[in-house]
Amino acid sequence: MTNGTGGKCGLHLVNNQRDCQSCTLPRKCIGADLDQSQSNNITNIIRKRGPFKAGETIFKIEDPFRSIFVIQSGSVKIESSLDDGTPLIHGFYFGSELIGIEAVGDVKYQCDAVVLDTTWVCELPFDKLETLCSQMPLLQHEILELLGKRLRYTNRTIVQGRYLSADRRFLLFLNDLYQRRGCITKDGKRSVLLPMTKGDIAIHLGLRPESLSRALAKLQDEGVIRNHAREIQILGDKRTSLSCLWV
Amino acid sequence: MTNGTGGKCGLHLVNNQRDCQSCTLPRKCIGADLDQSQSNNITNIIRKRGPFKAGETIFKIEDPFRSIFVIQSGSVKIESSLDDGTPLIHGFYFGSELIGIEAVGDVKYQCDAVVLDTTWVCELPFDKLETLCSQMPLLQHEILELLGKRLRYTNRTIVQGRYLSADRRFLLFLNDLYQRRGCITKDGKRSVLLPMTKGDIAIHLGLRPESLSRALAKLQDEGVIRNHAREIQILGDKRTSLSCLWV
DNA sequence: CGTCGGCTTGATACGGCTCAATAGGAGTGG
DNA sequence: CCACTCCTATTGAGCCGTATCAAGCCGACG
Repeated sequence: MTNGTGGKCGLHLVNNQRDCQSCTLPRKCIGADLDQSQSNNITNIIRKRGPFKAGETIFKIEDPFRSIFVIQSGSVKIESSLDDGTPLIHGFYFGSELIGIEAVGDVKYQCDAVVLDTTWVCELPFDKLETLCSQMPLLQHEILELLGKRLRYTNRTIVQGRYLSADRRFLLFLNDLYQRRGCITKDGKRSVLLPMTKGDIAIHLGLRPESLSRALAKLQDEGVIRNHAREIQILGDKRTSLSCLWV
Repeated sequence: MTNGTGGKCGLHLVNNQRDCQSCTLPRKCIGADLDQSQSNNITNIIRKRGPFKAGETIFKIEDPFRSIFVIQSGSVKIESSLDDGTPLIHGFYFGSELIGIEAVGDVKYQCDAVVLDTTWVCELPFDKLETLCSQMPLLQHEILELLGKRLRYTNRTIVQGRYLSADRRFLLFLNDLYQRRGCITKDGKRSVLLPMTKGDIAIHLGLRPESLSRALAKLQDEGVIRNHAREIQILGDKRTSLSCLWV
């Protein structure tokens, strides 16, 4: 709740071509199923905020929970820490994705939302959203669906990762990332640009940076990926490298 | 959806004395804040099912998602498996707790709900519950709260556990279990009766049964717990053994 | 009685952690 | 422009904890 200029914005900004079926997180924005007048009701309660710059927070631990946010552009990491100070990174979120819903039903946020790139968000005051939900069953259904999906997403990624070795754990992460923000380079290589540091990835995967670095080196040796500074290319055919993880 | 005889039941069956504040899972049943007529609306859509016996399933992977369930008595483990067959146990749930909400917003369940004890549940058809939510903002709020809480609970337990050694990971689990179904023995010892096997606990904690067994032996040697067959006693004072984990 | 599943114990191997050193890049200031 | 610092990333050597493989114990149950 630090930054932000006033203003209104539509919620359907990020309208990419990828199909939503295969995505592990909702790409579709809130309210896509609603008609025009209902959609206007939502537009009336939201407020665009930004730009947040790298390192700034959209919300912080102990801030009172009042809103959820749809990221319009940029990228955000959700982090907290254990009692002993061990940092935890719960996830990374990008354009069209939702942050803050982990706090639904609580009085305060339990995580920091730290911006990685210059980021714009739309703020949705949750009490007003709840009121709208009462009036619009479709919207209510959508919010319940979003919460359920997030529940499954965190469950799957975290639980599953626990049983994998460092390199396969990274591949699982990379696959998810590729589906959410992967692109094809001019020469036809599947590629992911990393907005976060490798150290952040390591923390998120429950590894030491050294271990992740070694895993990356190993995967590159095996010809599965190409490990540039902030870009990972996915080599090898799907069958051998990633499809085993495409649940 | 295997078993079950018809019938109606109230939702407020399990009414224990413990305060709900400190609990990591909702002990309060659905509808506690509602007045009598509203409460009746819920009573009209629920159906008591049981008894399920050990090994039976309340719902199975790929079953169409239609209902969530409040456990009235007994205990249930929620499990699935990875592609390679590695078993996963997402959690254990007991009287007054809710299962099936991980599937909200999906067309089918992704887990099996396997009964450990003889178990009775109340089935809540979710479409009807959603309709009621549209009419009763308090109920809608409660459901959203439950989903949010479950999201935080799974996040906390799993993420946190990842950074702990086998013995501390077990202590975290034991602490949670004690808060949810612990009791004090006649001679004043804090105690937890385990409805699940140690093997199940190991899987849930992401350990091998051998490793868990060694961790238990170690904790008993240190005087932190007493490890009986199906009963764990918590020795030592809170400060040294568990309070460090009481987040 | 014998069998089987749950649980425990032992010996060994391996993967990731720890500590330590080095290299590269971005940003800063002279 | 270079010198300097800070941060990120990598690599090496050794250690520790958990997995693995194997065997034995115990209680439940036919």
